[in-house]
Amino acid sequence: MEGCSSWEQRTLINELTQGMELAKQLRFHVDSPSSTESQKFLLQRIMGSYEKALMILNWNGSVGQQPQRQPSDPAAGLAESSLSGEGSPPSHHQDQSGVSKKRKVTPIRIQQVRVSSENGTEGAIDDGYSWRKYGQKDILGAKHPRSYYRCTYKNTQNCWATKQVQRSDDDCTIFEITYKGEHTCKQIPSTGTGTALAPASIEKQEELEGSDYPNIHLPQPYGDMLLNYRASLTVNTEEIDSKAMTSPFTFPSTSFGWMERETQIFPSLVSPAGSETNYFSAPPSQKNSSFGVRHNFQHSESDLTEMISTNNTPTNSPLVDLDFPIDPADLDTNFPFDTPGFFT
DNA sequence: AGCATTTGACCTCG
DNA sequence: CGAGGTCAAATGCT
Repeated sequence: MEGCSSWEQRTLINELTQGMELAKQLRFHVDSPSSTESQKFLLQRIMGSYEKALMILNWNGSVGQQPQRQPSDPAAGLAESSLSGEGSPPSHHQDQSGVSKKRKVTPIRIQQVRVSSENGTEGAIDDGYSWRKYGQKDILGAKHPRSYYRCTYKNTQNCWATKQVQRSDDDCTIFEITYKGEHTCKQIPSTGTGTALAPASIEKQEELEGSDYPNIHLPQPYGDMLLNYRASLTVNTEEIDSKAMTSPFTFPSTSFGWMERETQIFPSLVSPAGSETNYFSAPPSQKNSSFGVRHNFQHSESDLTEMISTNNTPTNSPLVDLDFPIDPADLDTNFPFDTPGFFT
């Protein structure tokens, strides 16, 4: 694997070098009256470079081998799940062949979702997948029970993603969601297929359970996200603060296999205070201006590990900008950071 | 009838 | 042995 590590090192150096070069260019642009577009572009690339470099560092520091698994490989999915996919029965008994051949690296991500609704706190939070509750447990020292969910398509599509939802003790409007495993299911929008940006295609189920929240079938959370940002809802992923700081705009587009889906975790909120109807009522024109929600989608170490592993297709192109997915157009479309009032 | 949730029992791990 | 996690029968809902 020394090949790998040398590759990492080269990539790391390339990232940092490029970041420096780009910074120089940016400095030049700052001095001269150039277009803000190019400045933004440079800025994005710089951030991308450093972001990637940091990921590499993190990777080396914490992980020995990466799970380079294809989610599409059913066998792999099964193996993973049985190893510890959901911490179930066969969790002990790892291969006694000295080294565990398939170190299961279940991506675990903790998210804090704040649901601020005037009235209740009971609402529906959706992350784009459909979940089925399979258990609830009172947790020692916690006021509220913890709910256990698994992917609805566990059986039909061998999707072993699970999540745990626990309401915060202090703030009842905050839910801590722990995601385990990655979705191998394909929850394709059967309705309209319209990339979800059409609010009309988004229909949430308005049943508001007494317990935590039901989960909506929302295959394309992006539209959801856009609409929900105005719903005064805060998503806050825990861990890796340092990484978070360096990456306010995490991986906007492709290139990170499962990340593609995992980053789309934009919980939705249905305000129970009779506001279900206006839940999706945000006029399209307001979407951009109501991005008042922090967008720090951070990822745990294991996540980063996975990210890198999936990204680890050494294109051998040290020029990062080719495979690093910061596309200004993309950013422009999805994250209007240049909107003056964005950080308000 | 089919599917989702509830809930007590069971299992595993520290 | 206790806490956390999962199973599965019972129950509810559409």
